Amino acid sequence: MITMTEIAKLTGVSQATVSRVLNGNISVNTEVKKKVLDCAKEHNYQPNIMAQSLVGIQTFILGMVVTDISNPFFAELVKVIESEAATRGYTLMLFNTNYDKEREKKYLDILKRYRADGVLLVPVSDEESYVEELKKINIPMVSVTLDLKTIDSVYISHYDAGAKVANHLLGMGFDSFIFVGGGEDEKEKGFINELRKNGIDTDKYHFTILEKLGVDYKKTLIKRLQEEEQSDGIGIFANNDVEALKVLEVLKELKINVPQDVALVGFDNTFICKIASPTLTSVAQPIEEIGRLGVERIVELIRKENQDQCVRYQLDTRLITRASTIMSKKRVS
Amino acid sequence: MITMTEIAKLTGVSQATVSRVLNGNISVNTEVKKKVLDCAKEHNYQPNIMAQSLVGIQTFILGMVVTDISNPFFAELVKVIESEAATRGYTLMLFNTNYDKEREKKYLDILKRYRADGVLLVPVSDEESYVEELKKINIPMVSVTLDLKTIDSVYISHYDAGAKVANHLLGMGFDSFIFVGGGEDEKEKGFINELRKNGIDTDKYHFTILEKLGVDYKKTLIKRLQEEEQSDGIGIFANNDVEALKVLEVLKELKINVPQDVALVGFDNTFICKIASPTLTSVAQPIEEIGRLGVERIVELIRKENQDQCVRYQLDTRLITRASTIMSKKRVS
DNA sequence: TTGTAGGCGTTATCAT
DNA sequence: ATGATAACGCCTACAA
Repeated sequence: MITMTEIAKLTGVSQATVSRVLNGNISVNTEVKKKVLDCAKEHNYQPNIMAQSLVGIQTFILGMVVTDISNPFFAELVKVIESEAATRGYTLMLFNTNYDKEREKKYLDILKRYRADGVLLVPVSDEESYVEELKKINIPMVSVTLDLKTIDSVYISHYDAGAKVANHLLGMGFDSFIFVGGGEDEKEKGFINELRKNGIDTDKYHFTILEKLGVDYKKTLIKRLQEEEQSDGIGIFANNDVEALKVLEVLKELKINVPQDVALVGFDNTFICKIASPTLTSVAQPIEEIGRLGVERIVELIRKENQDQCVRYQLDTRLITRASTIMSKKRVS
Repeated sequence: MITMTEIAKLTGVSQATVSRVLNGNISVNTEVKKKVLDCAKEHNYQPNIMAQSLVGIQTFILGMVVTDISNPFFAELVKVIESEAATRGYTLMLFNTNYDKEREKKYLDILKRYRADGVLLVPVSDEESYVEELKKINIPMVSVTLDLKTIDSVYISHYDAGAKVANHLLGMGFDSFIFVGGGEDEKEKGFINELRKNGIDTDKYHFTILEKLGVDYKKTLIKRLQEEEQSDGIGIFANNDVEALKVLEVLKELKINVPQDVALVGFDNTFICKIASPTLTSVAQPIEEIGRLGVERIVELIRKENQDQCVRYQLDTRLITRASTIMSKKRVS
């Protein structure tokens, strides 16, 4: 890998002049310019970004920290963000936290070591105390998909989305409900609250959270389904499409009719919703916009523009109804 | 971001001593050690990898260049590789080429600028002339999923896999075939050749490649299907699961029965195969092994171990048969 | 227009 | 055991 100093020697000028030519800044003799550029091209000179960054220039590294890249929603989001970042001259360092807070923090440290210009984060948690810890890391950061309140965020209201789902299921005549997901989730809160508002006794109706625990997951789900057999129909809301499809698999095994006996709603509206059978009702997030705004904002922060206040973009979701919740006329009437 | 020099000032020792303490190499006075470590911890010292790399140390950056991160197969592969890389202290720079050769080359240049220690590449093409260009880039590189012949590779034989698919479809009684995919593909070659070996006149039977062209794609497929209406059943082989599902969608629109009239085979055996209806027959790649061996090999190359010869791991594929090709008994008999 | 020199944060080699 | 000091590749005054 050729350096400026080497080009300088080869062309018989000073390293500073080479720098000037290659950065096209100040006026330089046309001949010298040509000579240097030719030499650089000939040896395929590539500036050492590590060295550049040492002298105070940016690193042009953007951290991209996601919870699970194998979830099609995040894969698509990363694709959008990579593209937006590349357009602006930034490069992505990708980290997969696997929903592990410790890994998330470790990765953030690594990004500091690389002096990353900024980080786009899909946080493992939005707990206040956790967010405080994140802020201490002190690196330009914008949260994508989740609202971190005190950190710049581009997100959708999971709470409202949960309420939308509740309303839809209620409208379709279901009177018993299950939420599938793990840990804290605003979706769940919005879902429950909306059910309550509509006179559903969420205690009596055994509102339940299933943890992602492999075998137990399935057992618990089956047990819950049996408990509700006497109801008018169960509405299941899963925290994302991938989870929803796992549930669907179990329902199929049990030969339960969807949506006649049990309705199912996913989240993210990934392409798998259209593939599933029955097709899956889901909540769509404006993925391109999240990606674009996320990158735009992190670049702003890096440039120290409008950084005095925490900017949070709340975007809209859309409930996409499909066969997994659309009851046959017979049943509804 | 505190530096060694600053810690040195705060603790009243030389920067060199701070370096020694923090790297835990040579013997240092216990008191001094404690003082320095405390100070470092207090200010959350993070070594500047950019500076380290300048002095000849590695960058610990691994390029991860993929064609399409939104394809669940690659998303899963990236997940495996990220995990393997992290275990070994490496960090991934992710690039999405979108099957664009120019972008691939541009990204490889960027990786050189960051002085990445090595690159894991899912190449856009395996043409000989293209591979020659890649070699000129002169950066430790291992190709994953594709055999680049003269570059270290961890791959499966797409040719053999194609043959497997042909045999399966022949065995199920299909006598007319379509391959769905774009550009050069060993899968296609293996598929055709095996058909020929079994007496199928691949010219007469209108063996066809459909390009990924959006609207035209669908039209062409429909036209091709109509041409084959008089056959005993058409076997369609798509170059990956995502493409296969697009085909399935078209087939459903046309109310064509799968697999009674048309059989469908995908590639990669991603989780969507089990979700599709009918479930999709596909070729499974040993994804964990590809990821693990890929990372192992690139690390070897970085350490200049066994780098005298080009190492190529060919791994096995398995044809996973599912409902999309398993004809009803009635028809087979 | 061009060259010299200092510094960015490390590591590593000398002395001391 | 510890402190200078010279790199590493680059940018940027400052001088000429």
